[in-house]
Amino acid sequence: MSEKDQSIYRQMIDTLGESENMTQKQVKILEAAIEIISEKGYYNTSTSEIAKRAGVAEGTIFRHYRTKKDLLAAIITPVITDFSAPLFAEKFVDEVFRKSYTSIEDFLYAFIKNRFEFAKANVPLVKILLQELAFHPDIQASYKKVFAEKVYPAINNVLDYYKGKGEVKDLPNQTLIRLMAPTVLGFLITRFLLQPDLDWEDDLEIKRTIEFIMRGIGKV
Amino acid sequence: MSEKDQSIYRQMIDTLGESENMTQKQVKILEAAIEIISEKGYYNTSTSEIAKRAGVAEGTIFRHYRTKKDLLAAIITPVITDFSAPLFAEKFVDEVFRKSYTSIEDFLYAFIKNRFEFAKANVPLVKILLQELAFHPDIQASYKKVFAEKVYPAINNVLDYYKGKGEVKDLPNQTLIRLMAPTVLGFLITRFLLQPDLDWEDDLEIKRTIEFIMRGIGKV
Amino acid sequence: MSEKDQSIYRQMIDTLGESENMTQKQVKILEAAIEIISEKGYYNTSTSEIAKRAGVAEGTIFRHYRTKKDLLAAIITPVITDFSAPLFAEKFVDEVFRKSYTSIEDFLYAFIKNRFEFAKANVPLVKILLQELAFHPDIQASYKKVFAEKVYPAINNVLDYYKGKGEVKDLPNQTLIRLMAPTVLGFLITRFLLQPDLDWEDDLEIKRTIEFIMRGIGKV
Amino acid sequence: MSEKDQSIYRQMIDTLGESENMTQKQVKILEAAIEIISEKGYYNTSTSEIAKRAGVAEGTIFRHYRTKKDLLAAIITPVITDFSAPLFAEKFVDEVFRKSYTSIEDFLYAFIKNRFEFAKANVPLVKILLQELAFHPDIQASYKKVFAEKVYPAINNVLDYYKGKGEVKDLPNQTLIRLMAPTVLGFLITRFLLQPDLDWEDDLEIKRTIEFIMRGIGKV
DNA sequence: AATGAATGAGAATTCATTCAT
DNA sequence: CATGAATGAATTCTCATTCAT
Repeated sequence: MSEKDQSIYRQMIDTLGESENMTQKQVKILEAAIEIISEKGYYNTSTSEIAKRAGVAEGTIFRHYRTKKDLLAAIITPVITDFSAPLFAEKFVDEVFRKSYTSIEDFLYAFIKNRFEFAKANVPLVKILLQELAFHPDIQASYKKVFAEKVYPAINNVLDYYKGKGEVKDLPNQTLIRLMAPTVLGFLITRFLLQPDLDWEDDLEIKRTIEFIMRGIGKV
Repeated sequence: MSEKDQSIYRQMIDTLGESENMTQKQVKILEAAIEIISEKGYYNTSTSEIAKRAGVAEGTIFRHYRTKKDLLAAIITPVITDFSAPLFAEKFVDEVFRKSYTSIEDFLYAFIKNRFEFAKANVPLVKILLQELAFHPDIQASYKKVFAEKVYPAINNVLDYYKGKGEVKDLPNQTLIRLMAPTVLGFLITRFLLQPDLDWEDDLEIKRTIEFIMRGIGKV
Repeated sequence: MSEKDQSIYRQMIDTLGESENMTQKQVKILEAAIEIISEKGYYNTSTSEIAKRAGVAEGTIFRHYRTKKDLLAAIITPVITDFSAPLFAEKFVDEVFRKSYTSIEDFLYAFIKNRFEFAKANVPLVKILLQELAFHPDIQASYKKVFAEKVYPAINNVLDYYKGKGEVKDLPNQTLIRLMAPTVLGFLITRFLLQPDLDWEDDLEIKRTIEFIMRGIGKV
Repeated sequence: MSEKDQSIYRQMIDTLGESENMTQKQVKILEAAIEIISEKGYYNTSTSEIAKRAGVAEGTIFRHYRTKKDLLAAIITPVITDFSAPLFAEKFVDEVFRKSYTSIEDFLYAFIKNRFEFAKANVPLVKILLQELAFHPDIQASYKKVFAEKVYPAINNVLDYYKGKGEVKDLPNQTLIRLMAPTVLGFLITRFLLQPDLDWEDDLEIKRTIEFIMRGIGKV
């Protein structure tokens, strides 16, 4: 199984492919778009270039995506809704309350490990998400919605739970999040986008990241 | 003195104005460009719009900046070279060795405070820097150069110095930096770009940020 | 019997349906095309929209009509040939000479009444005819042919007949036609296209129209 | 003075040229657009063809008219507002009440003569107006506005005035207008658009048209 | 130095038509 | 017969850049 096949962008295409009866050409278009846009950014990528790389007529793109922006949305939205939020909200949070994670450290480890694998398998998609979010208010809005309705409440619950257990310092959740999130994100961005070619000892760095966070927010 | 006048973008304009004999029109162009590009991004900003906002003919822009990209470079480069690096490299690092900062905590406080004021006074410039860096390889290159030649060595020196004093855990500098930098950056980005309208108690948050870092990297 | 069923466009479809073995789909296509084109005009109507409204695949349209313009011709030609000219040439003119109409006023009444009912039952078709004739030279040509070969000679005969009876002023037929035709057409267009929602007393207005014409062209 | 120079489309260009500082190229664009659109219709005319005929780069069109439809509006609107309505409302109506026209027949003659000259000098513009009005709701709206606010009230006044003098039959103005207007329009359309190449005795036909109308609406 | 009209290379988009299934 | 995905030529429109004044 190649790395490509593990990727959630593979899954994404497969999923959509099943559920919405995607054509082969449509899949090619998505693949090509993701590749080029992640390399050069949305505004430096022309639909004609995408068509060429996908081996498709330019008109075919617009049969499947009404506008170029729709194509971008089709790429980014699943990253936000289908993978980002659910994983957080459902899988992990439920587990917390089923006592699967005996400590917040356990939880953090599972979470970061999971996000790490996700990022690893989806570098281009993550890159697109990070780069384009700033310029497309409509996509921003859908992100904010998902964050406000799903992610944020879930994190809140988890933090409150572990605060109740005396494992987390009594800082506002707001503050806790703004301390933890950049640490995790910063690690992933450095690891996969800024310095992907460095010789990373991934497990060690994950451990260090967790230790850094735990010292910062843990009690005692 | 208005906030605008404190801003480094004011300083930048003044500086350039003196040194390179900027005309009023040229200043207007820079101001307009910074405003609009920081709002909508480089690719969503047309030179005609900049000209209109600057109260200048479109041709005038190209009299001063050969291309639109040159104009962007003229905006970003000073942020990188004149302000970002020097402040770090010279002011702070020198001070460290003049024993001005008795502990790394002192140093961190001075540094974060300084960066905080810089960001506060230059929101649009910081925004442009963060947003556009990804899409312009030439600007990226100049950033990398500055970072590799000035910033990184300086930080290394500082970290080694405080390691020598036993104040910092014995982690690779690489790791230390990738833990600290996102924490500081994350704070500034949250504070000024993502949630600028929240009711921030800035001093408290700075203190918390330092404490978070210190616990994470400090020896016991 | 609904108004739709009385319409000549119903008849047209029925006729064609019988004679040329139209499939249900073909009928649906014609109906949809007439509806949309009469609303928005030929150039603002896409074949995909027609297909959608007709509940048919886009390709199906082209199985029945080689080109989009053929479809238009299929709509307009019958209006010209099967209904417009024949009604005039045969029904009325024959009647004239069978002394069915004792005066030109009688004739005019029968004619206008008939055209009125035709227009009433075929608003969309009349609209398409009037709107598109200007832009399609081929359709224009077929109209001119029918007019020159059938309509014009017939009208000439009728006018000459009543001139002979001393009921019509001795003006050139050319002039008589260019005075009468716009009056009738103007009435129908106002009645059905420009101000269809006014409260019309149709019989009264028809009477007035005839009186207007009769005073204008009648002797004494 | 060539016919072109007498035309109101010449005047139009001159007027706009003075008042709005039109470039030579802009004039060329208008001229070319009027020519081609009146020949082939708006939807059969591409901006590239207009540009070519005008001897101008395609982009230049869009410097002066934001969209192709704006260009059409720039052609049609003056025909409606600057020439159509004012001539009616001001010149003629005022004259009526200054007793300049001793009878409605005089008035009609002056009016038709004037419209005749206007049509003669502006065949392409009139053609465009008549052909395109049906397909552009926005332009329709501006026409309706002008008609409802200026033309219709003016006609009403005139008709009431001559009714008061016992010169016009006591029919509703609505009806009078829908009888007279098509007669005049029908004449002009036949004369200039449908059969311009016939050997017209214009003065005679105008006289006949007036007589036709006068018998139809006149008392006794 | 400044202007702003003009350019023209490209970009996104539309849509009638074809064709393999 | 019917489908509908695919095509690609044509079209409108954008915009950085040039240049005569």
